[in-house]
Amino acid sequence: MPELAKTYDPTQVEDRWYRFWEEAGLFRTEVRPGRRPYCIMMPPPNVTGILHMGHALQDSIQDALIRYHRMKGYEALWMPGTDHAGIATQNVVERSLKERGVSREAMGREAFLVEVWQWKEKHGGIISRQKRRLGDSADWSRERFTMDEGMSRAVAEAFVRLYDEGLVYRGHYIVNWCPRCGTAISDEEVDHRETRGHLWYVRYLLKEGGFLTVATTRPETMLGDTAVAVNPEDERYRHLVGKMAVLPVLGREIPIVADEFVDPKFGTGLVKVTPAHDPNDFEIGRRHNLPSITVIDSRGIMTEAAGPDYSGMDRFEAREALVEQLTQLELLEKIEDHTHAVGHCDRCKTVIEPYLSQQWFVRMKPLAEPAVAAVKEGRIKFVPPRWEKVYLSWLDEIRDWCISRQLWWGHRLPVYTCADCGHEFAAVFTPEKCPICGSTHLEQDPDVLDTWFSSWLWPFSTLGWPEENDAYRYFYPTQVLVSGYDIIFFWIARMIMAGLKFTGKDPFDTVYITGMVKDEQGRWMSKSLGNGIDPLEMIEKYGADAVRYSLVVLTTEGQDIKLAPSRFEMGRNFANKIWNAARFLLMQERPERFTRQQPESLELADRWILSRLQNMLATVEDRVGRYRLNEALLAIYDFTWHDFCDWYLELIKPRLYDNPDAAQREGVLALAFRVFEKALRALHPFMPFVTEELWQQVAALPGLHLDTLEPKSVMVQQYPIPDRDQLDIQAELHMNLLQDVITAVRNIRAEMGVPPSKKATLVLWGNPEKAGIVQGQGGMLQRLAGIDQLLVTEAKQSHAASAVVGDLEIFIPLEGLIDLDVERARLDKEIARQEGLLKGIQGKLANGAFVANAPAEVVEKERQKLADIQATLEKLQRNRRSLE
RNA sequence: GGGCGAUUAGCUCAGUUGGUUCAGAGCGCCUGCCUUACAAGCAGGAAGUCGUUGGUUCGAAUCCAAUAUCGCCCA
Repeated sequence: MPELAKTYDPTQVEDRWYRFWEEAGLFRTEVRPGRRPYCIMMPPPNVTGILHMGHALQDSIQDALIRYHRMKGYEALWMPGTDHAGIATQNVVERSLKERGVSREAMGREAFLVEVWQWKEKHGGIISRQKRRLGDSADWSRERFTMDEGMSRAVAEAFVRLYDEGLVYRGHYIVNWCPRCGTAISDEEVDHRETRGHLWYVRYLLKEGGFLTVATTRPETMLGDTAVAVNPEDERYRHLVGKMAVLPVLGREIPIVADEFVDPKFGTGLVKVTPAHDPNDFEIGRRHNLPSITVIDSRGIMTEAAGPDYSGMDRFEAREALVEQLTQLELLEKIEDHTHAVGHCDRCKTVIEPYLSQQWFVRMKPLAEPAVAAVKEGRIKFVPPRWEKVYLSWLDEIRDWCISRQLWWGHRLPVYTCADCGHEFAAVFTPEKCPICGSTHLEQDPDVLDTWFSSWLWPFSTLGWPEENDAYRYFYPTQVLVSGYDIIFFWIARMIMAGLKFTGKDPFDTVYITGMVKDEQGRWMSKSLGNGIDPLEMIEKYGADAVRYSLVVLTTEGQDIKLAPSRFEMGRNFANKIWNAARFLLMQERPERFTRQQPESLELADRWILSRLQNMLATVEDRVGRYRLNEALLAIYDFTWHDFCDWYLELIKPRLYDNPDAAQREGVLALAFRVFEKALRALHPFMPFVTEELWQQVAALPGLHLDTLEPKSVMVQQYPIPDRDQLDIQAELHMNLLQDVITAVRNIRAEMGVPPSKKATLVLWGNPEKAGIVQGQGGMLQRLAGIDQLLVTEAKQSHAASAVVGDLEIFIPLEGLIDLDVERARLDKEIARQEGLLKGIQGKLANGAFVANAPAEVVEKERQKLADIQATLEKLQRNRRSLE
């Protein structure tokens, strides 16, 4: 038996056990029809990403759920994988190419994709390796990547089904365009930020003479204006409708139209209409058959249509230059400060350009309806429930989803056009020839799909869909999805829609929404602020168990977590505490082989700790069932630290030290080990490493009946089942009494400044039954309260320190040691406290309405309380008088 | 503009269906202890008018309304 170090050192333990688990195949799952499946889909992190605190939090929660259910006998699959993250990955690879002086365009599509794959092979596994450091018990043998063959097949299948049903369509629309990324993005990928800008009031001359004034936040787009619009109800401008205005600078004649969209209260009530660069203007343009003139190109550069003065200029430079020119032309009436929401690219923060282009869209309304029903009918529940509202209101106003991206890295749209007959069709597998004319000249659409178009299939595509294999049938639908509220729209809602559309099933029954990890001041952790806390660094410093413990304990009902590195100390301290409890037990002299499991006769402390254990296990079961993992973990913590270490281990020391009764010694030690072993099992889902390290040592002790299952790892043992029959109310009551007496004695000793070496006499007075219980546990008092003599007396004590514990009074005569002034003050304080309580209750009972209206049992309880407090007060006061 | 969350001890946060001293935990603080598992520890202690105002109720940290401050989401 190796000597255990005084302090737990996780670095000596964690990698070793992780390797053991993985090599022993303990994370692996199989289709086992005899067992209930339990499946969690791990939100696939960005393949280019590295582990951050958000992952650490969500993984700690998911792993706790998975390990818990695995120990409960479920076939628990935690399905891992990574996401190809189209834009992000393409950006990263492009940047690295740039360092080599190569551009994507110069290289060409195919060569570029080879580069990306190489990059992915080289760097793509990082986050999965980092997750292993956390202790994630995911089934890595099933790990998927959204660009894998099977996943790609699923993407194509889903697309083709939607295409054939007419749920995807292509068209020219205004989309959110990121000039830096060079692609369209969806509405959800636009970050609207309040931005201080200006409202420019520009004069447009009227063809027939005079002028009108329009207000705009984006003067550079006026070069693409094809109308001026006014609200049809607006009396001020009704006479202008149908007339022509002359566009400044370019001199183009544009009509004045009436459209209800125009808000008469905005600016002058007259707006310029630029159908190619504003979604609302685009709609106005459609209603009035206006041409669309694109004056800003896909890179944010002014086009030739912007006129010779501006062509080739950056859109923001053009704005300044144009304002300057308008000023010179005396067409700029005024400039007002104006704060408005400006869309920025979620990925690169570039200002979004509404851009007219041909894109692919998914009709969302038909998909949203069943997804709304799934939640409204309670088939899918959100935890905490308030997120249901967010989910439902988004679905309620859902707009079509722009799924095409002008990128190279991603799933290419499986849409083909015949060069000969012009037939367009979608196909899952690359077609050889046109199904209409048989031509082999087929062109595949160059765009790729939004990355979320693959991740929305994740719950079933990872299991083999569209093939309905065994794994799919067994594990799908899954049980719970754990994720942050930041991707409810991006991912969660879409997964529900996809699940219902493609599999006809709810992909999971519970959505557990976690809070977000913020810095100490409640700000988002970000690279630019440099306020991130690196989980790996924290694991190095405190251990993975400590990181996991602290994150889970800090998680309360989806509230954001304000994190500081020092928070991991509590986890580290707890790991160390458990370590030392084990160390203590393992240091005791023990037989080669245990021949007994508990003492011949159980003492109060034994019955009590068994009862407390059952209580704890019942609490854990209840709290995990309600996804209150922090409460479950705190219950284990309290039991282990306070009940087991602070009280039980202290209480059994007399029976372990220098005890001539070897059989009793062995029995007590065996019981302590068995209780401790159950606590280790209970804790394992939350703190897998330290529990495994210690469990292995306890489980290796011969002769203990631990019901250990093979293979030998705590992670595959049965989770302890609460057994209410083992609750021992009497033992808990008696123990509570003893704890109160001991605490009261300790309090007296501490306040009197009695040194620990000085033993005292304890005199009990009052309820003879309780006095008997206390007297029967003299050993406890001796050890835990420094009492060497215990008397039950009829005679009241005077000149002694005293305390009232219910209907029992305790006295400590400390000749020459007690300071009467201190004791008087101590009693006065307690008397005042009790009087305060008394007053409150008397007030209540004096209130006739309370007595008349409150339930009889509540009133009775208050009366009882009153009597108890009165009795206590009398005793305190009498003892106080005896000190005069 | 609409919706949501937060506001409780010096700090970070619990507090379920209103009713047991319900006002709690961890950290920090104060006092005493290197008691043969653990100073990352042990024992004891101090500390809060539960954001504000009003209401419902016999009774409110808890329910309702208004309000303030901070934060988030949507438009």
